Amino acid sequence: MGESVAVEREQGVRLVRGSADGVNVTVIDSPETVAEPSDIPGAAWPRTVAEAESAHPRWAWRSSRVWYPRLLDAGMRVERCIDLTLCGTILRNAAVTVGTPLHGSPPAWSHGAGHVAVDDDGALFRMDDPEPSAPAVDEGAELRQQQAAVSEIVDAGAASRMRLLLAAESAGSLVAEEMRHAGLPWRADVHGELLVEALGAPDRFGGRPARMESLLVEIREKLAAPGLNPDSPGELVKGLQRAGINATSTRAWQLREVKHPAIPALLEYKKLSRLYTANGWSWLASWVHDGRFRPEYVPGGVVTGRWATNGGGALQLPKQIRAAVVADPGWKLVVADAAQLEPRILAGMAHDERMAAAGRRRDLYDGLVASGVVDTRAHAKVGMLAAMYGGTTGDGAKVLPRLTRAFPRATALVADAAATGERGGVVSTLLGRSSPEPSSEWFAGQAAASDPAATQEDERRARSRARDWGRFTRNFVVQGTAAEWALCWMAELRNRLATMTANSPGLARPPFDRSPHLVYFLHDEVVVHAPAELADDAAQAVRESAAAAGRLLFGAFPIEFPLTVAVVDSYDRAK
DNA sequence: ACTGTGTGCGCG
DNA sequence: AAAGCGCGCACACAGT
Repeated sequence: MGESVAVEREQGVRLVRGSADGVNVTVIDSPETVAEPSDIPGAAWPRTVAEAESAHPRWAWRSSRVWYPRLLDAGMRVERCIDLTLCGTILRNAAVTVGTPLHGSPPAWSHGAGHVAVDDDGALFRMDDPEPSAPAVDEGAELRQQQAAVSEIVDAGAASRMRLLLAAESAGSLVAEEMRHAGLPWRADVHGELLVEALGAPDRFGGRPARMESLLVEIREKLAAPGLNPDSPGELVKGLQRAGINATSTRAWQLREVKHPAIPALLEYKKLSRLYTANGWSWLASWVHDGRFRPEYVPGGVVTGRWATNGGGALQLPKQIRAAVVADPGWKLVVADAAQLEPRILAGMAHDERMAAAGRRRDLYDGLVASGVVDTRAHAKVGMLAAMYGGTTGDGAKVLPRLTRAFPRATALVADAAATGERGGVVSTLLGRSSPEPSSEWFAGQAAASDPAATQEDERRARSRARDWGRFTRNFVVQGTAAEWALCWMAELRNRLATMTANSPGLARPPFDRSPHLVYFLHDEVVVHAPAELADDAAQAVRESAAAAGRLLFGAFPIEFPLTVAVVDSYDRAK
């Protein structure tokens, strides 16, 4: 079985247009053989899709966000798609499409425009009043433009990498909707117990919970500030100063340096306050229903290609509450994360054999120590971070020269990316996602600094902003390529998981009531909800998919992507 | 009452 | 004011 994200087994495209009432499908086996479009009543469309799936088509639609939830609600999944919105964003910005009509053109659809829209639950509805300013771009025209832009990429390698990126991004759009549909198993009762244990009893009238209230009394007493509101940073700084504490901010890491009887209570209060406001009872009430947490995932929501989320803070779930993520009875969670993903990505991109070797069959940072590059694992880690983020101070910067000597190829790659950014240039990931250009204000600032009339302050500011942008582009290539690896990992994984079937159905919603499926993704980490009898197979699939993703991105280059994998009942039990 | 910005902290 | 990237969210506070 070959890599299933790859585009070689392209079986033809089915272009989907229309609305919830009437769907229009056009079969496109090749640019020359375009069948007559067929109109399908909205109610019949899931069945039509189910019948067509046996031919493994690629469904081309405006976005999976709009079209896919209805299919999932009907209990079915699709194998492959083209998310024209996500692919359009990539192609319009990509350095490899410069010179094509698509490059730099406005997006085909502005958010919410057009006659199909999506409500809060992801259901389709017909918009009564489409934005008149929005150009009515036809999906067929958009698809042709995108295909033309890809076919005009001269370099064959760059073209196939871009095809892989578009396929992986589209697969990600399916995963995002499937994860939302399935939901992350969440035990509200466990979460509630956890809250009471940490915060004390909740206040009946929406005030501070018991434990926060008693800490508040203690803080006011020890600072001799009776009416003090510690939630107000301005008020708190003044209160601290009045108590003889030299504080300019209320950040926890800064307060930790201070020796004063009020500080421990204050730090504890801030910790609890965070839990209470971000993931307390009101979070639970608004985000967890029927035993599931269902955030909206936003593939490509970050410039680098990472995902973002909308609502619920799904990518910031504190470790503190992960015990509430519990597998259904008879099911398990398979939790996997990629070890030292970004340095490994960098080694692969730069074809840095020595760095790849340092990470073979072991922790990459330990490998740097073993090969004598640095003295401790901690130094290896902060040093690599400094290389990838552009650090200039502290222990990280101190070991940078050693890393540069040991790994000239890897360090040159990020140094070049930084230099390009400082000049205002565009950098790209391995598969071809490009960084945005700096703003016109940025260019204006750079130009002003080289004007004879420029002050030293102008120059200083311009240099600082140039370096800022250089750190962004430096990190962009690594973070963005890591995001591409993660997309390929998930795309492979969802296909492998879909072939597995348990004997008896579980509580999970169809089409996932018998199959292991992704329920969470966090940049370099996935959680699979699996029938217990299939958990070990799912864990194996997770590993195989990681290896497959490595081959998709780096071919035969010998870079490994080891995972930490745990089969557990609750998320906090992993690693 | 609404909107925009700054602060602080959670995650990778 | 985190040394060094990328985010989202809640709250306080200031402006309308």
